[in-house]
Amino acid sequence: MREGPDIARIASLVGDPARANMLNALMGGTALTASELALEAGVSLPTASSHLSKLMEGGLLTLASQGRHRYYGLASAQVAGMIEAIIGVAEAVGPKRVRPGPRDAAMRVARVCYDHLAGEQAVAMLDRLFDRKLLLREDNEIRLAPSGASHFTALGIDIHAKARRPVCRACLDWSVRRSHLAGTLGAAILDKIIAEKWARREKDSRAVVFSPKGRQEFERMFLA
Amino acid sequence: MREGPDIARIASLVGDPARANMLNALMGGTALTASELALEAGVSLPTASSHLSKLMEGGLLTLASQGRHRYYGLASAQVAGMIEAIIGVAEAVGPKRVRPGPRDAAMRVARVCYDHLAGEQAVAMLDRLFDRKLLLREDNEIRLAPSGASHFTALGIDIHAKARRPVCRACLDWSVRRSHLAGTLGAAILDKIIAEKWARREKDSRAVVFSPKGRQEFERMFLA
DNA sequence: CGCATGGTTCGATCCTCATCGAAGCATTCC
DNA sequence: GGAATGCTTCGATGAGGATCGAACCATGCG
Repeated sequence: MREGPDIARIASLVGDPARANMLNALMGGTALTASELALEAGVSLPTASSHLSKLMEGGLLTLASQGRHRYYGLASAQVAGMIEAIIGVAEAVGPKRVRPGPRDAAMRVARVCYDHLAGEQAVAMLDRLFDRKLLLREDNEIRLAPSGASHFTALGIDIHAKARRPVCRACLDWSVRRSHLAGTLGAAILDKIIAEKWARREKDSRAVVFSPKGRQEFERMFLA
Repeated sequence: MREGPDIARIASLVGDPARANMLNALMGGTALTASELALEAGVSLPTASSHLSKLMEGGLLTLASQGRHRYYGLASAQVAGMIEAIIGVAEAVGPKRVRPGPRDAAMRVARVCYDHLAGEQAVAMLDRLFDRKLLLREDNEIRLAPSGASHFTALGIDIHAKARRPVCRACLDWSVRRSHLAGTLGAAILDKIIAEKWARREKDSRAVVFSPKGRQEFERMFLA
């Protein structure tokens, strides 16, 4: 009964929610580590690792080891194209969009992504930082502008707090499907938001909820 | 954690072997009945029915009721395109082609498809019947030529044995991915092959195994 | 060297879902 | 109407696989 290509095998790899989330997160083109993918998928590290082995074995991912980090990325543009095609069908047949619960709504606005902020707020912030020339786009990379370095330092944000990681990195946003800011700067900004008590993390969730005053402060500093 | 389109849902629909086989069978563009799809997928009718409900609910199929027959077809070209994309990836990552067992090899050569013959033999036969102008292509349909009618009657093949079904129909071949002959004529030819003992059906399989002498007879009559 | 951190493997648990037989509908034929 | 055919629903069974905690490797840091 089996014929040529085993399409069920490939499709079932994408057919698990956790794996689908990982693949979706990788659609931005940026390779991610197992920990990051575990957080994005909302599963534990062992579970994520198991999924990643399967995706590797299925030929959907490539792996680049750098020191003790292992960066997973999509194997090819063909794989990305397949996922796009599936997304297209899912969008076409799924106008039965599930009513987003309050939790989900909060997540869409702002949530933690690994160690930095994600969601509409984060995407808007990155846009503004570009507008204000505090950050610069270079190909697919993000660089800190000279004016930006002094700016963030003046705000009390220590950019080099956690060295040995890139200062700026783009990270594709789930809900908005556009990039937000990762890297040590992204992490430092999230740290400041929490330290200043502008927002608190929702328990057992990745949602980040701003207080009215905190939101004002945040918008004044990053969205102005 | 859920965002817009539920890609895992769609992918998992394709990710079951039985459903994948059904979808693959429908890639020829011909709508098929539940029974035919059950045979193609190698599952029982209840199982097939359950799968078809799921595919319908997922929006991948359309249903056209004609009398007591229910014809299932792919919902859209977009769905077909998605399946093509998945097939492409499966072919690209799967040069680890499983060694075809003897059973599989036999299936590729000749097997039963519903009530008619499929496989390399069947595809070759249809080609020859066109060459000899016993059948005529008309758009996507197949018609019995006048010379064909008398020809088959002379061979002792009763074309009208099971009336109320089209005499000729194209059916996409799994292993060869080209059409073979279905319809009452296709069924009558298979009946003759079995009746003349040119071949026997493999137990618990769809494979059709020709005897050396039977193959000679068959080739003389249909592949000459 | 020992410690910390990023990842994987192992083992046990649990749950979803594919499967089929039997029974039930629906439609058509006689 | 009654019988036959095509298909679906129901119920019970079983297997695959997703999940996580704990233990185990590997790499880099002091």
